[in-house]
Order: sequence, then structure tokens, then C-alpha cells
Amino acid sequence: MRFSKQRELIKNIVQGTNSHPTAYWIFNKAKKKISNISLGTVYRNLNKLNKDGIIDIFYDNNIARYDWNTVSHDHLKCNKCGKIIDVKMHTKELQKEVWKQYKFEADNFEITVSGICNNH
Amino acid sequence: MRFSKQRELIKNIVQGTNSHPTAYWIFNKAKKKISNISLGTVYRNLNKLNKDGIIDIFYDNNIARYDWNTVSHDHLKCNKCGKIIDVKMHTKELQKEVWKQYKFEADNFEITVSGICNNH
DNA sequence: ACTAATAATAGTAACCATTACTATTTAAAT
DNA sequence: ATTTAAATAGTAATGGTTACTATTATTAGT
Ligand SMILES: [Mn+2]
Ligand SMILES: [Mn+2]
Ligand SMILES: [Zn+2]
Ligand SMILES: [Zn+2]
Repeated sequence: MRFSKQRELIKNIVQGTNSHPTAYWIFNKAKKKISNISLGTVYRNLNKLNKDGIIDIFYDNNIARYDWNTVSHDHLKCNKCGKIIDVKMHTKELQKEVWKQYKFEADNFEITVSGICNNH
Repeated sequence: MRFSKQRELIKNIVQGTNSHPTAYWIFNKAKKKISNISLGTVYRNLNKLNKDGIIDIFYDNNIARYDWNTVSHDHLKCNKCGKIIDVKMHTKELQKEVWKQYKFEADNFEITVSGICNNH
């Protein structure tokens, strides 16, 4: 993969926020630095960065959000302010439970907790 | 809400499968009984049934799936055969954990476990 | 430095799941 | 039976994402 300033910018934008941004948010941020950058370029590079393990993608209902944090973790989503907070849940117990009851070999847990955050 | 044979059919289709079908799958099934049923009618009624608490909606990556099972539960998704299995995870521990560590008042856990099911 | 090869881009069209619109049909209350 | 408005079929529009294509930019070899 060869260098491009567009990809470098997109990577830095994702790595510079904890807000789990959407592609469109990243696109608007990027336009401030490269005014004619294309939305297609944003999507293409987000997917490329994800395939190379540089960033993570997850879905919030039906839209993609991008995450600089590539180590397996979970999210708390506040119903009042929309904030998405990183957490690491202990899933060892759940893994055992699933194996015991269903003979299901779990290799990934995706947990989204909705509720009310500590700002309210 | 007044009766319609379309809505009745859609409800029965969702309640007659454990497969967590998509709207399009339901649409095709419905066409066998009402050949000129419209995809818009399927979506409209699925949303209406959901609002009335008759069925559940959840998102599998970026597409909606419908579920007859309206009591809070979780899903095991097999990476080999795609099957989605209903389970009830114990989230009381997680709830405590989230409150202790983040002062986050959890009211719903959405857990999707991916792995390999007992058919393989 | 110059050239050649080709990866990456901007701009635009296409795609797919879902929702919105509208004229017509239908359930059901009177 | 008549009336009223909810529901429908058919179609257009929307929003997020991917695909296409002519042009531009990076990089390896000379
Ligand atoms: Mn995160
Ligand atoms: Mn289910
Ligand atoms: Zn909040
Ligand atoms: Zn399986």
C-alpha cells in the first residue's frame, strides 16, 4: 500500500477522537484540510485501514462507526446524550456459560449497553 | 389499529420461524399467500407490530432482522452456517460492574456472540 | 532527474435497504 | 347502505455505501 495524504489524514482524524465517528463526520472534518476530498475516498480508506487492522468498524443500529481502539472492547451508549463510552467487560463467565448450555464455541462478544451515563 | 389480512399474515410469518428473518425474506414468504403484497406494506407493518410490542427488531451488521421473541434476550451467531440462536445471558454481574466502574445506569444489554455452533 | 508502471484519487453513477407519497381500496362504526 | 378514515399497492425518494472511470500522484528502476 503506498502513501497518500488523504489516507494519512483520515487515519489521524479517527485516531484523534473518542467519539466513534461516522464516515460522514470524518468526511466533513477532512474537508477542512483537503477541501475537495471525496466521500468515496473516505469510505475506501476507512475500509482499507480496517482490513489492515489499523482501525475498527462497528454498527450502531444500521450505520457504521469507526474506532481507533482495535483491542476487543465494548460500548456503553447513553440514551440521553448519545455518548458512546469504551469499556472492557469480563466475558469469561459468559463464554463458559455459552459452552456449557449450548456447546457453542464463542470467539467474540459484542456487547452494547444502553442506559444513562454519569453526566445526568 | 384495525384488522388487515396483510398484517395478520406478516405477524404469522414472523411468529412462525426461529430464523430471525429479514424484511425481504418475509416479503417473499408473504407473496406466496398474497401475490401482490407490497414491500412497503411489509415494512410498515413490521414497524407497527414492533411499536405495539408484538415483535422485536434488531440489527445484524447493517440490516434489520425481526424476532417473534419479545422478551429481552441475546444471540449466538455461527460463523460457519450463519444460524442465529436465542439465548438468555446473565447480565446482573455486568450491570453491577458497569455501575461500579463507570457510574453508568444500564437498562439494556445487547449481546451478540459470534463463534461456532454445535453442528460443526 | 527521467521514465514507466500502477496505486490512489475526484467526481459521479449505481446499489440496496428503508421510508415517504398518493390515489385507491377496505374495515368497521353508525 | 352510507360514511369515515385506516390500510394498501405501486412508485418515487432517501440515506448510507460501493462501483466505475478518466485523471493524478507515488514509487521503483534506469
Ligand atoms: Mn470503542
Ligand atoms: Mn432472538
Ligand atoms: Zn449521557
Ligand atoms: Zn453453525
